[in-house]
Amino acid sequence: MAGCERGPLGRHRPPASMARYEPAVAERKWQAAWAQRGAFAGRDDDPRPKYYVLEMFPYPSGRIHMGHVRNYTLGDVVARYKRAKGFNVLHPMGWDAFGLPAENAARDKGIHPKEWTLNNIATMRGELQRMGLSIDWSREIATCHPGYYAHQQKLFLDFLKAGLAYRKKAKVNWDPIDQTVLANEQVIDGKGWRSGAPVEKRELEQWFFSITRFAEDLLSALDRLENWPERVRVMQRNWIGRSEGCRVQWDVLGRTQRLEVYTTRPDTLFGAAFLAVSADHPLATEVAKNDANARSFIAECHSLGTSEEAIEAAEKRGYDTGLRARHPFRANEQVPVFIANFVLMEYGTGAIFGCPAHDQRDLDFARKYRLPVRRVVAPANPSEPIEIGDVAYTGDGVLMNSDFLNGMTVPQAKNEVAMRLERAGRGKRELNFRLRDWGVSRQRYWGCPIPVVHCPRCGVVPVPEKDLPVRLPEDARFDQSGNPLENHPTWKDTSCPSCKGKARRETDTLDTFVDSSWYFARFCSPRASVPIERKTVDAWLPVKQYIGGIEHAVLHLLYARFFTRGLRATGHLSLDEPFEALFTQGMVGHQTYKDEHGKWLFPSEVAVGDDGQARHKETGRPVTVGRSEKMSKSLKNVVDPGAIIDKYGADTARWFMLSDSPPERDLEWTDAGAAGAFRFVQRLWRLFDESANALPRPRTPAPKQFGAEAARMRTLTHRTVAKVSADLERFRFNVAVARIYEFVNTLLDPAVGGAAKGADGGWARREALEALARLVAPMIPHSAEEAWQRLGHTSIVTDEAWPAFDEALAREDVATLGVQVNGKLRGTIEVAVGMPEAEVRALALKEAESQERIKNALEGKPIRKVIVVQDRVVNIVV
RNA sequence: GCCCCUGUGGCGGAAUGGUAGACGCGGCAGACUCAAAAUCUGUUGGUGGCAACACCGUGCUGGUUCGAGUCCGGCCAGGGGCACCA
Repeated sequence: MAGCERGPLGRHRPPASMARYEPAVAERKWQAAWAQRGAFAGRDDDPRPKYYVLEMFPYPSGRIHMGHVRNYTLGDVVARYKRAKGFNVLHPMGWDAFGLPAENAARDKGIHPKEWTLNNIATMRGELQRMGLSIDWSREIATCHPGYYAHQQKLFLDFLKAGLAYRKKAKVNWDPIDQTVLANEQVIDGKGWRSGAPVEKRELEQWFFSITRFAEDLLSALDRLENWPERVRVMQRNWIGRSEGCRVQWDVLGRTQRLEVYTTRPDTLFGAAFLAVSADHPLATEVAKNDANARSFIAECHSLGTSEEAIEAAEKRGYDTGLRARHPFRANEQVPVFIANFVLMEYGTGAIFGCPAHDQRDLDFARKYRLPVRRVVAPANPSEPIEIGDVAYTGDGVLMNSDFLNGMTVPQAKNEVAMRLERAGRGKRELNFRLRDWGVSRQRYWGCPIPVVHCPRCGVVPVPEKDLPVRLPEDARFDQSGNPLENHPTWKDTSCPSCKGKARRETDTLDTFVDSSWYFARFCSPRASVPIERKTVDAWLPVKQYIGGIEHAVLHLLYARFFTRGLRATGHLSLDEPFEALFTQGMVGHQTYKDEHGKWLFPSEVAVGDDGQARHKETGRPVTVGRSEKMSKSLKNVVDPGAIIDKYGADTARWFMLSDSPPERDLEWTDAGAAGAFRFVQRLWRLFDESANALPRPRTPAPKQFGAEAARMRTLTHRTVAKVSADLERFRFNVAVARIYEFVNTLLDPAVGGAAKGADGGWARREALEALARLVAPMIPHSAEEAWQRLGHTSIVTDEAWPAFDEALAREDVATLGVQVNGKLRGTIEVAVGMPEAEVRALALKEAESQERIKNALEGKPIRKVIVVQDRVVNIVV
């Protein structure tokens, strides 16, 4: 953007020196300067290499919290660093703005969800802007804006056309508190992920996305996501849950229809002791018709459902139907058929065969119902007993008691059984996934309307694209239970786009995870008239670095990967994976406080006295200090970022977030640490302020010669630049911070300050300070700007290139080697870097004569061997 | 139960198989000050010793190696994920 010369720089010329750095003044000044220059615009037509860095966008809950501060600080360091390295950086921000809390606020406070959301966005945008983030605000999006959800509706229609979205009657997870449906991923320990209420099963007609169509690809592509944390990939792998198995058909005596079961252990077929079907299996329903006991058993299974009790009551129970099934390979062998409470209708065929010897659950069941236990896999370890006790054998081994399988290994036997079953028409190999299709219907108001119409004559009819968006009605009511769209007197009445007759709008809205499944693509062309503009998306995507919390390892990240595949299938983009690299930052924690009555207290209500006893600030009563936990409203252990920025400024908050803890680990917020960060910001300013006047002018040519002192300073500068650059590349921000501390400490050391005396020293010192200002710029940008200006520059440091370093200067010429005797350190010697091994050996042995510690350790014993590690260590073995 | 991660001073944490504890916080001592705050200087793993120095020390326990916080085996503890998935 133009206007560099007439920016705020010219208007606000600070005094030549200020004793104390005033964050409130400086931060406002520089934020205005950046905004005026459009310093952070990502430009579609810029020929420089593009770099898209993205942090997970926030839900506009009201205020930002420390977790946001950490997340966005990390992202900002990356964005600013890459910009300085010459990349054309895209670093946008938006709002995950649909969702239930807005409706709750409407119900509780009588404020419309839209108004509540937009107010929160305004507040939080202001808070984020106060952090001084290098965000391209011109690309801001909010998912609740019709300009966003209109395009999402178009994508939905494309998915519908491609068969990726469909409707089916299904048992769904019903959250009785939120009065809505949840996806499997959103049910945690049988409870709703948001409400925490035990989830019920209900049968409803629902919209689904066929994520399972991509199950195999979603799984195998994980291997190529090398810059994702391994644990996220493991979690997704577990969630997708691929299993290779086999369907096996059993003849049931007295029936024509065979019973089909699914197994991953076809090799253990000769160890089968029973069959078991789910309570929801058609066979169970049929048996129940004429069997009152079966009916009551099935009813019992249903009453447990998937609620909490069912999970805790892990007891395996069954009901013997009296039916007998014939073994597929042994016509005269028969096993009983049970209805069992632990068999799931949704997985495989809803029926299993039980092999007690080699499956713990089957063994428990067999012991309870006194069924035979026949071992068919011999233990791999010959000293192990053959007898099966209370523990099933699930290890490898060779088949026994198994007819034609005897002597085969487990994999061989699996193969053989599958082959014979297929040949006999009694079964076939099958690939199964734990992953289910993604249920996206929500019976809520504050979400993206699903753009279809239900017509009594034509069925489900898509809304024509020219009629998009299907807008939410503004005049919904939130004071009654159920779906406000359903309750609205007129909104759902419409005409069929196809036959023009009376029809009804779909009143379900989309799961808000749909909104966040493609926002990263919309940022590339946020105002385009199509959802995704191919040209710009192809230029920017994939996101080079994505940063967010580990809590989205399965939900959001899996959905976004699915959506990318769906968008590719519908021609919106040509991308394999949305996020090339993922970084998951740790949580921000704080100590917890309780008063005498066990009531949680805010940290701001507690003061620690000189005696180390924590007390309530007002009542003076003692307070119990608990362990550090993730900041949460319920524990009240929250620190408001706004209050911290008021007190210390944004740079202090940012510096604290980066120092001490590695970014992937949890960070504990402490007052002492924040105060320490503030002291550093002040100290840094003093360094620049006190040095500036004695320096040569900016851009003074380098002197021809450097004295020893100046040369030493230059070595330090170049080495620091090299190290900090390497640390930032590797996300080792805490180590980069430590290097900067060392650098600053040395520059403040009066002994080193003496080097600034001569012309060469002054030049070296300016070089050091200019490097320093640029090194800290990604982390504490306001202080860096202030320092840069104090050094006499009229440009802004944000526009400066990242400092280069001279390999030759960064190299040390003297190395201090440890001298070990039998691996124990006994002394040190100084050598020229790169000194040949023989010379080092000679020197070390000579020193061994004169250095008491080494001599004593040797005690005149014969030297067996001397090991020299270049520039590191010498080990004398005696 | 299965899978993954993490265990280092009073605390957060450094350390390509090569001088363990960088850097920060906290503590202690001192300077400045009428005093305090701020700032600055020194010191700070443990034990013994006036000291030089010695010994011990990265959850425990074996091993590989001239040398292990780091690699390998077995255990223990904490955290996270998955879990009637046949």
